[in-house]
Amino acid sequence: MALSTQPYKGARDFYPEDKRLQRYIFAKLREVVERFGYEEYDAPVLEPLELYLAKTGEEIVNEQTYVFEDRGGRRVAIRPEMTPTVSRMVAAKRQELAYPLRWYSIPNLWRYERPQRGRLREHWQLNVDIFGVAGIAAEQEIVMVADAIFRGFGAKRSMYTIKLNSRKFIDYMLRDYLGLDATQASSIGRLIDRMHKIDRANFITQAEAVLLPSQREQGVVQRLLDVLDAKRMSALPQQLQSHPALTELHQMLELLKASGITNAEFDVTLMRGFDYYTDLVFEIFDTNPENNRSMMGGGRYDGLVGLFGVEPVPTVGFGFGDVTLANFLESHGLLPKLPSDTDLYVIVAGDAGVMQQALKPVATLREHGVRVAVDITGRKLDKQFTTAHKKGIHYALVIGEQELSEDVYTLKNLQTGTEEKRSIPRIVSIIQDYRHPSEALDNEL
RNA sequence: GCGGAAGUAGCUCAGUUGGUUAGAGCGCCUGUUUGUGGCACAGGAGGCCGUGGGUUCAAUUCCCAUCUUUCGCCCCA
Repeated sequence: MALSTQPYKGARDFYPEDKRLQRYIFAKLREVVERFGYEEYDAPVLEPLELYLAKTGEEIVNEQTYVFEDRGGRRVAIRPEMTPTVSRMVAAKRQELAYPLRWYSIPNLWRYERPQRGRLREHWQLNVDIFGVAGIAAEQEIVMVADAIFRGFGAKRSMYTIKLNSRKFIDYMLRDYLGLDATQASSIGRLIDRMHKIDRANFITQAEAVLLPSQREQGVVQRLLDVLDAKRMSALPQQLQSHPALTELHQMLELLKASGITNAEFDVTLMRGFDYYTDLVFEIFDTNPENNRSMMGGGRYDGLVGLFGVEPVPTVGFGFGDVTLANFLESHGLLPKLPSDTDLYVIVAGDAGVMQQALKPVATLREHGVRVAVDITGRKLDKQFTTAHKKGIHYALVIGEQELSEDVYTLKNLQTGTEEKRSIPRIVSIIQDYRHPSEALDNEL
């Protein structure tokens, strides 16, 4: 039986054109976060399993993490997320780092689950974190970075919504205001998380199932609904409005607005899982009704670094998966046509001897940084041109006996079809202008 | 892990009420004066009808299993 050509379930092959897109997206991500002073780090794709047991529930580790035993009998996980790893790294050098840390990474992550659209087993996720700032200036900056990423890809603010909530506030609301115990609060939290997927009657039924008879008699469900129905903070019950976490959220929204971020809003139903977040949580949603899903999210998690036995470090961060980002960009028409990374395709008009001579001017081009591929097949010119075009290369350079003797070469722009004879130094500058048109303009200013 | 849908050419899909040589568009290859791609014209290659089993004189077609894809549930780092 023949070997399958399919990649492993839920994993992806990156053919050059796919990789080209990924490189474009990653380059843009790096450019934007580095504009805010974030520095890139990286870490092993393998971690001891305990790293994930300490923080999250057993269930997640058992069911959704790739785990194996190494030859020394150690239980090893393929990292399903980056946050525990980066927390470990910070804890390891807790006392020698220059706070605040602004760190980012684009790790390859794996989770063992059934693949769906926008959710594969393998993905890449931009992680951006700021360590060592306890005040909301950190939250403000992190949300601004997330917003700047969308802006950097050319998204308009009408294309996405930034939703904010506070875990402190939610905990207070569930535990103190509604009087739920820890287990009930957790169940209701998960129910709130999916309340937009189910109808109201269903929500009520499921909420009541969590409660004790005495709680149902006290109208806890109705009081919960009154909270969840609030579209604005001012619509919340009076007792909740005075909570400090809500005041902070209000300040956050004002700060963001002052920074030009007009598409941020409070959403009391935003839960963002039930793991390590300690205060503000946020998610960014696609406003396109056909893809109305959360694309990325984050928040404050002040407790993780402290799990490693050092003084805790206040932290705010977010993760942004490449698949959801690419889906967003595609559905909004924000993906540019990406030309080949190769600048020039050399078309050899002549025999093997001509090709050998052509390598000399080609070497000069390469020394000047021009990326040149030479057609070494000896095929007819039309085949060589077809190949250049199919590869998406912007320029073709014809080299034959005529060109070699004159030391000027036929440069053809494959987009426009125009063709002109140029010297090697001239070709170098044409390619440089083509590759960095904005820099050429900047230099004139 | 649970439920629904789908797998036919490289891609998007027709089709066979079970019957001999399975089709289209696009793509690919060759050619239309051997120094010029996209367009046009002509020709051509390419399918164990996802895989394995069952029923049948006969299966791409019906049944079962399995793999893969996809939608939803669960979960969401």
